[in-house]
Amino acid sequence: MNDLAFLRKEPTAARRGLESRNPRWAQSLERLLLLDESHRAALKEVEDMRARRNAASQEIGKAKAAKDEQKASQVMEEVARLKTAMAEKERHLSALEEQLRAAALEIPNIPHSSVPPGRDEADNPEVRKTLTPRAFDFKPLDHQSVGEKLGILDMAAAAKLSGSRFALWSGHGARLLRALGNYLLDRHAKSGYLEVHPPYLVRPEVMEGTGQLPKFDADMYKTVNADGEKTTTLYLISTSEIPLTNLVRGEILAADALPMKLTAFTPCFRQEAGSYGKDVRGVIRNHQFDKVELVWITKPEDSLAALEQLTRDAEAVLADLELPHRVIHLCTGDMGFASRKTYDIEVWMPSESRYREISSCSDCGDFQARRMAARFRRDAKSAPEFVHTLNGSGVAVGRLAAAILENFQQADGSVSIPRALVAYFGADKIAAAR
RNA sequence: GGAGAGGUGGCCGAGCGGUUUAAGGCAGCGGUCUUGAAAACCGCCAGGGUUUAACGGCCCUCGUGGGUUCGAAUCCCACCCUCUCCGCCA
Repeated sequence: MNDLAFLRKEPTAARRGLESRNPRWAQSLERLLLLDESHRAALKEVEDMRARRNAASQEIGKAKAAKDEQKASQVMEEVARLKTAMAEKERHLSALEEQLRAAALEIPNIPHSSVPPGRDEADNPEVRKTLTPRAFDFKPLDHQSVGEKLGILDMAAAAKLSGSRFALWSGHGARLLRALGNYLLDRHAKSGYLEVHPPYLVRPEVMEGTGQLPKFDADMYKTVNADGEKTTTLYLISTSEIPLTNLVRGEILAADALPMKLTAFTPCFRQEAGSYGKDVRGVIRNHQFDKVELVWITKPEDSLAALEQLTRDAEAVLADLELPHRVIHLCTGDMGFASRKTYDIEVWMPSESRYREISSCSDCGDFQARRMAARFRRDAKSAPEFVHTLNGSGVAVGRLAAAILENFQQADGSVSIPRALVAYFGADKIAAAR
């Protein structure tokens, strides 16, 4: 959620920022500001009436204490009339409040001034590139073919169980995923992240805190009661950013608790509605996948530097695993809803001869903190301020496994294991069974 | 899943229809005293909204949302959460 006071004071700057994402946001902003205006007018009216009612009620109390029944009933009559008038104004006010809130929640974060302008992914500049893609003396297969030939990845079995866009790894494939999870968690814990094992099911307001709701309800899986009885709906997390970031929901942290650096290895569940026809093969875009997430909670002045560090932490994994990759700077038109600045890390996929997203690192500024009411206090005397929140994949495990299968495949169909992973995996190659 | 108890400011804790504009204590902050510290004493100390140049004013919040009432922390209803015991279970 954006700062309403800022939108009010700097509507031009706000509009420019939102339009750089997509021109259509100008209308949403316009509507929000109009709502804000009528809301404040209605609020003033109601508050004045409440003030009069409160004062009168106190008078009644005093009159009764003084046994002045006549005065008391006189004031009571007056308040009764006031209350009738108030009821309608209050209904109007709460309707406006609801509309204002809904409108504010629908508007995305304003891009930071350092974000390159652009319309879509074609406009994302490359920041840096690391390692040269290997030259193959045979035609590299895609990861699904590599995995299926080795008997470690079975998309048909997954489809039998759950439908399309699910994966089933077995044997050395399952072991590879487990090794990667352990390796990634250890590596990030070593550089100062606190390892967390969070719930995978969360309340709706938690989804709202990080920005998945209300806008992206259709992308989420949610639990329902089988017999239709009313119960609290819980959502399956689409990323562990959600539980990790919401850990500070409603808190007022001490300044010395910042920065908080958290990591978790969890499954992620996404309906991926609207992505039909894209990446139907393999594990690149599945309804369920594993991911190691990195989250920072920082003071406002530290978040841009934290984004650089977080991105480096995620990249380091790929460098260690000897995977060619590059970092791109998402342009204004291609950024996610809650982000004010995002770097994507892309890994080289030989079968496609191109880089594919394996991590997305975002500085959300105070956008999520406002929704969550996550604050900190600089010292005992100062007023609470919103924290800044950042998140990044460190990294997506399914895609990482796919990248290893493709980049490390050998002419004989086997796959060698990156040196950094051998100790975790327990062998230096995956060969076809028997 | 069942039964019971309970949720009050950073923490503890009083209050159960109108001198509460939430007592008191602890912690924190500032000061007096002191060479310094401790102790003692004095003062300040919730958040949000709105208005104001500012000082300040007003409104809302005692788990959450409704209701009763001129007036609700206090009474009623629903929900959420915590604790204890029982059941079930990896």
